Amino acid sequence: MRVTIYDVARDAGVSLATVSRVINHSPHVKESTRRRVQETIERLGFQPNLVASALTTKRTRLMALLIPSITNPACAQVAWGVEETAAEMDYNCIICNVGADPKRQAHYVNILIRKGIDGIIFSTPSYDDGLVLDLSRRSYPLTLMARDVPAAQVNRALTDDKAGGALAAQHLLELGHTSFLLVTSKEEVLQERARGFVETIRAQNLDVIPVEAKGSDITAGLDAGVRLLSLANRPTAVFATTDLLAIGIIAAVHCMGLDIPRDLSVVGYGGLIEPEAMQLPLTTIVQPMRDMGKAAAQLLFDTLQEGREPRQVVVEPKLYIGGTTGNPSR
Amino acid sequence: MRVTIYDVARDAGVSLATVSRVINHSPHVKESTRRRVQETIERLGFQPNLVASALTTKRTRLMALLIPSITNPACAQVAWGVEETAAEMDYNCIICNVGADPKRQAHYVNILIRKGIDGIIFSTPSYDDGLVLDLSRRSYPLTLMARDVPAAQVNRALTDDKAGGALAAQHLLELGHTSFLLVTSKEEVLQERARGFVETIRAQNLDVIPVEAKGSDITAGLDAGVRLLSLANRPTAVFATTDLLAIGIIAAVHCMGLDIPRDLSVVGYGGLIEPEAMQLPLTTIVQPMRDMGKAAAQLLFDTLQEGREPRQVVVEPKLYIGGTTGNPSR
DNA sequence: CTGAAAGCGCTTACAG
DNA sequence: CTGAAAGCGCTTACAG
Repeated sequence: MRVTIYDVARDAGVSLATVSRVINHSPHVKESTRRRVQETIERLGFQPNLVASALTTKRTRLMALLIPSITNPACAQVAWGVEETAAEMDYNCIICNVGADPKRQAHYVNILIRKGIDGIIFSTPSYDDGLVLDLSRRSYPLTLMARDVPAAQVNRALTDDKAGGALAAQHLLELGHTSFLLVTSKEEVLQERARGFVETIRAQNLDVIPVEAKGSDITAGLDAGVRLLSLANRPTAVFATTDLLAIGIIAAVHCMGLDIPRDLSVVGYGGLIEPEAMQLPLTTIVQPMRDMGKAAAQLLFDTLQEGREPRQVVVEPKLYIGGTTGNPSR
Repeated sequence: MRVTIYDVARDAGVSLATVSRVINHSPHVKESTRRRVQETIERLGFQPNLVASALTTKRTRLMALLIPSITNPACAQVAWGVEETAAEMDYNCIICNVGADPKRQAHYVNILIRKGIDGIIFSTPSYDDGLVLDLSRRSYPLTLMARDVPAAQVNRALTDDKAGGALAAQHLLELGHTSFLLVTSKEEVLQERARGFVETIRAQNLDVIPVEAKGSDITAGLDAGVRLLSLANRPTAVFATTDLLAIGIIAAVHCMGLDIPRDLSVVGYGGLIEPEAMQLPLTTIVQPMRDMGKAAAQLLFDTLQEGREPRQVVVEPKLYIGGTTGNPSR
């Protein structure tokens, strides 16, 4: 049988309340009493049962992270940051692979609440707005990532995709490029990256040729690369709104015997592909997903701890200069 | 205020015990009573508080997975399998990135136990045997992966590394190879893979030239590849005990203008590198890490559910034939 | 500074 | 088949 607070109280000759105060570092305990109780706790090897304390305090010190799949490297980075920050606060992190199905999300959320999980971080691109709004109305602590639900009173950890696009533009401008291609698909976040890029280029009175990709993976990139090569007035620089698009473009361009970065500079977006995994490390806009996770967990913790108003944190992207960009050769 | 079992009992005109029986699908409830209670539960939107029930049943329906880091793709696969199986059983999965520090492991374990986590899966190469033995003695439900503690009474989900090495040998033998190189470092699992390979080759009265790598990453592979090229009697086939070693060897061989698989067949081990990520997909022995995770969770669940004796499951590796192996050209 | 008592929301023998 | 009561192991006003 495990030793309980009751055993400690009896052994130390004090009441349950006093032992509880010592455990919880209440300042209202005489120093000599504290020492005596502390000594008994150690001697008996008492470990407070947090399930019992959760029943009264309504705090399990557990948070959950909803992601499409932990095998997605971006999700893994987020999970790393969340778990890391949670652990610092004596929290533990429950991972839920919810896929893309809103029903699965709702099912998970329901069980998490019944298990007394203190708060949830949503990092799924396709959650059910109604679910989030409902939780927000019942003032259940939440942090949203990856997508927003404007009407909800929740914490938010957001990326600045527009700033990322602008970073890509600045880098290429600084290298001296004057003709640009933009490859992106229609997804909203990607459009935001594109907007930041285009605005920055236009501010210099330069122009951007847009190419719409039919997706955001390597295949779509290959296709875009082929189209790029057929352009009459081939630009010297291209910004792809995802790394996979960029990789596809590079592969297509290589096939046609062009050299990167001599004939074409390429900037991607993401930063989750290890530079060592590529022959030529990709210049890209790095999304600090781990930092996002950390911020998300911190926001949730603050809400839990101080019950403070939901806040919003914007995590800035960074430029990583690999080997796929250089000065234009013409 | 949330609705409790008490509200349901009063509204339905029955006792707490009866409501509890209905929730827990006890067969000893009159059908008409069950229906009435069920109707009340739905009308009031009652959701049982599992923290309260955990306090009496000693079951939180939470399990934990200890891994070095979730950003390691092998760990992510394991976590995927564990979480997937856990979810099927109405369990949730707590992820703990314990790194390589046994102290961190002990700290996590301590807090997990206090939080009432039902069982733990150890998937870390460097855990503290003493900790595992201690938990095992206190008959705390455990599943071990990645490494064994022979004396412990625990579940085990193991890989058959020797069989994997044998698979590699069989594949190369079937292709007609007669001269072999083995590249491995000294780590115990890798030695096991090597043993399976060598024994299978020797059973055919053929011989293997061993090359010791100073590590198991790409750099070590590059180095081994260079040494391979300097051999007087160059073999036609190489088995590397990790995929990264194999990739390094391939890169080195490519540099020297040799063609793979014409001049050299290469088999790796792991299977976590996406075939699409490589110019030439690597032939490799696939460790089904997700299946390992599933098995580990299932074993833990069985212990939890039926209190049955610890068991052991061996997950078999599989051969994946990519483009780096072929018939020998001489 | 300390203790007695009630309470958190369930489950579980036990009795009927 | 059903209910009254005790109990799981803590915390928290309240009183002193």
